[in-house]
Amino acid sequence: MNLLPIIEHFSNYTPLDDLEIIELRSKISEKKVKRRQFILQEGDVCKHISFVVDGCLKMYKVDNKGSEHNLQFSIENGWIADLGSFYSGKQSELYIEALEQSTILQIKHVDMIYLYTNYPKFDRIFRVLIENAFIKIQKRVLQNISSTAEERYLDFLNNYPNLFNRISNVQIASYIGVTPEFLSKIRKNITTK
Amino acid sequence: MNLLPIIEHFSNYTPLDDLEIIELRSKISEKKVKRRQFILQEGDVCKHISFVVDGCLKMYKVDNKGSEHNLQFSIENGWIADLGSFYSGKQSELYIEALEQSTILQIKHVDMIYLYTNYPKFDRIFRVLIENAFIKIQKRVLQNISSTAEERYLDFLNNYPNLFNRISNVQIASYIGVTPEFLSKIRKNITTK
DNA sequence: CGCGACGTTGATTTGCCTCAACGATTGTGG
DNA sequence: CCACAATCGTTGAGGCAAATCAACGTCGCG
Repeated sequence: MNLLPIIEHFSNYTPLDDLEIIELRSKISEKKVKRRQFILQEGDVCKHISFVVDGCLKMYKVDNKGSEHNLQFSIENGWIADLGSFYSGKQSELYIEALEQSTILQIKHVDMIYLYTNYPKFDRIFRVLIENAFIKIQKRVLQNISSTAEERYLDFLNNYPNLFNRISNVQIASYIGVTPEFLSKIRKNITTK
Repeated sequence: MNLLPIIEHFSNYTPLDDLEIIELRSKISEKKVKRRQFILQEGDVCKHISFVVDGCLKMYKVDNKGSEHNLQFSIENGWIADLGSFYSGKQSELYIEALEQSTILQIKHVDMIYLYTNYPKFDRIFRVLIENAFIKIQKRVLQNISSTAEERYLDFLNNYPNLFNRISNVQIASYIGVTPEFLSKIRKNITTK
C-alpha cells in the first residue's frame, strides 16, 4: 500500500511527523474499485471518508423520478464522502460510484475520531481542507442562482480543466443541472460563435 | 461587551478553559450595525469573521445587471464572512449588509491565525462548525440542481422557520433564485391548494 | 455480432423571467 | 404629525430558457 500520495497531500497543509504517519498508516485501508462499482448507496451509512489516489468517482442523488444529479466529482488527490451521513451515522440519500477504475484510501469514522482526538494536527488539516471545499461550493451556489446554463458550462470547463475530457457530457450536464439534450444545444451554440 | 453568547456557542462543540476564554476575549471586538449598514462591500478585503449576537445580516453578490443574489443569512448564534476573501486576502465580490439593527462580535484574520496556532481547540471547533456549514450548503446545491422553485421555497420555510417571518419575500426570492414576482405566484399557488 | 450508452437534432411544452401597473405598507423628512 | 417617497406584494401579458419526448447514427464493450 502506497501512502505517499496522501502524505504529500497532507504536507501541503502541515507536514506530518513520524508518529503521525505511523498512526495514519495503521488507520488507512486501500481499496480498488472498478468502473461502475459503488462505495456508497442510498440507505447505507457512509462509514468511510475516501482519498482518491488514482481514478475518478462521482457522488450523486437519485430523485423521485429516477434522475441522477451529480453533486461532486473526485479525482487524484481529492476526497469523497457523504459527510452528513458520516458524522451523523444516519442513512445516506446519496450514491458514490466509480467512473473509472480507481484506487482509494479509506479511513473509518471511529479511526477519524481517534486521529482528531489524539493528534490535533488532523483537526487543523481537515479544517483547512473543508474550508477550501466550502469556499468552492459557495461559488457554485452563487452560480446556480445567478448564471445561465451556458455560463455554468463554461465555468465548469475553466474550473475543472483536467476533468472535462475524462467524463461524458451526460455527467457534466447532471453536474451543472441541465439535461444532456440541452447541453448538446449549448455546445453547438458555443462552437458556432 | 457580553461574550456569553459566543462562549456558550463554542461550548456546544468543546468547552473552553479559562485561558482560552481570556485569550478569546482579548481578540474579540463588538460592533453595532444599523439596518442597511454594510460590514463588507465588493472590492474590500474581508478582514473579520463575525459572530451574530443579535440581529440579522445577509451576504450577497451583485451581478453585472445589478441584481442581488443572496448567498446566506445569519441570525443569532450564526457566523458570517466571505471566507474566500478572508483567507486569501483577495478582494471580495460580495456584500454583507444588516437587515436589522444587529450586534456582532468580530475576530480579525491575524487574531484568528493566532488562536489557531496557539490553541488547537479552535481548530477543532471551527473544523466542526465549517463541516456543518458544508453539509448544509451541499444540500442546497442538490436542491438547486434537482428541485423546482416551489420545492425550494417550501424547503426554505422548513429549514429556516425562525427566519421567514423576519425577512421580506424579496430576500427569500433572491435566496432561492427566483424573481419576487414569481415567488408571489408560487405563494398564491400554494395557498390555493 | 448485438446491445447499451452516448451525442445530436427537431417539435412541442412548461417553468420562470421581463416589463408594466396597482394598492398597501413602511419609512422619512419637513 | 402629516405628506410624500420608497419598498413591498401582487396580478397580468408576453417572451425566452430549458425540459420533455421522440428519433436516429455512432461508438465501445461484452
